[in-house]
Amino acid sequence: MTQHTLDASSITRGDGLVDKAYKVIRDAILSRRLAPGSRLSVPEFARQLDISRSPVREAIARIEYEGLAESTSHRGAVVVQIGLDELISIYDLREVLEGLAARLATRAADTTVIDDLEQNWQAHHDAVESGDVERHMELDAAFHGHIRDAAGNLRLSDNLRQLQGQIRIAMTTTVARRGGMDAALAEHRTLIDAIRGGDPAVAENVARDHITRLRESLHDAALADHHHIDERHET
Amino acid sequence: MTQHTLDASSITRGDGLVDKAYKVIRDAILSRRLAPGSRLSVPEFARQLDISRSPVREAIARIEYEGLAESTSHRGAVVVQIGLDELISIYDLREVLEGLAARLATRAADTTVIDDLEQNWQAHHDAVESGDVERHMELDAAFHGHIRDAAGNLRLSDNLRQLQGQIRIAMTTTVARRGGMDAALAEHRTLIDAIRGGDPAVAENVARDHITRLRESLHDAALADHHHIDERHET
DNA sequence: CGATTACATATTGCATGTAATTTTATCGCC
DNA sequence: GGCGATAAAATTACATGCAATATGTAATCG
Repeated sequence: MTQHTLDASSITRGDGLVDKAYKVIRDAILSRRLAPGSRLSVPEFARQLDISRSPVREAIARIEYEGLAESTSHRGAVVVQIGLDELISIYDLREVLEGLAARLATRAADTTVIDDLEQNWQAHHDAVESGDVERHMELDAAFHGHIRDAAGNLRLSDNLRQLQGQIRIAMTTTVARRGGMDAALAEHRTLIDAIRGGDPAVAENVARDHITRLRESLHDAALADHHHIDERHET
Repeated sequence: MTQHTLDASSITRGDGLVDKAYKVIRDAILSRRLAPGSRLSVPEFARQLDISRSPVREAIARIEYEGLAESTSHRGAVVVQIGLDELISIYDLREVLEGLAARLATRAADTTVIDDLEQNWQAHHDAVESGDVERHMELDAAFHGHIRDAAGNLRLSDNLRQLQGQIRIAMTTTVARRGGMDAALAEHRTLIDAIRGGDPAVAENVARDHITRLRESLHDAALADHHHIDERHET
């Protein structure tokens, strides 16, 4: 294999090679240049990035730990494949974590947080109106990012970020990402109002309902997808 | 330093050295032979375990990912010190995760799960009656372990296990572990009944209340501790 | 005498060597 | 042509080498 899947341009030899290898590989996975099932070869990446195998090995270990890859003894690591059932259990987790984030964010909410969310919502509104799916995804992630930052619980943030990465991988594997944009927008509106309202318990429930609905729509989409495949098979 | 803090007896040279080093070091931390603040020296551990530095380095990285140690560039890793505020935020997380575990366990609960919990409760009851704090801690952990196993969500289990490790470290750093044994026992009773009752939402709330009360008692204990110290200073 | 600098020592971070194991390629055979 | 055994190549897991950096200590200076 002579074609490079990793972008070595951002690597500067000399300091923090593990971090840099980690970012490059992670980016390759999340952008699907490394699809689920792809092998993460230590010597291959070391060649591509023009660094030694040690930092690459460490970077891959980190990726594994984040749940983006899994390895078996003496056979190396591959990008994880996340099925629908696993995706559901990820959303089970996400539901309670986003709920907690909303609750804590409501406790801590000052005007800047609310402003950030309002700004996000406006941009999100425009994106949805013009049917820009990519930007919708981006702003949706940013919305939840604001809330978890406002929550001020580092472990919570890490866990949510980790789930987000796995969700991104699963999305390609199983279900399409379009659809439900309007609903998401409306639910974000409700959540912003709840946070402004100042009752942590209410905000938590609104956030949880939001994620629950995402999970359900995911389930439906997967069923539809399945049905679609069945139909094609029947042809 | 010639005294060994790690127990190398369980290491067999030849396969899976990273896992073995990881377990030994983790055990040393959780058993407090390596107190918070202790340095985790790669060459020192390699000497003690009589293996090379590579697997030791990897094992320590894993310990870091788990939140049991933290490292700064070119200065190596030290066992984390977890203050009261951080412990509180750990319990915030734990609250919603144990709630989720109880909810999922209730969905999945068969007679064996309930039986396990009942058996645990009996043993726990005996331990509390005889004032055995160590055994109380052990059975308390086992109780929650049964529930999260029954929940059948791997990521959830990992997250809870990780928090449990950090809680163990924090307990020494900040607050005593005795106290609240009777309350814990009573609340476990309520939770078992809720799981048997079969309503997932109820079980979730009971579990969350249980953890919330633990967090609050923790807070109180810390305050009392603080007060105690102040009084001694006044003498 | 305390603070600062220079040096010695130890450790981290990365590079590379090597045996064991797995994967891939080659071959003979049906 | 397809299939199984064998050999070659590549990869993993671990060991070790080495330069850069940090820590501790002694010498120097104000």
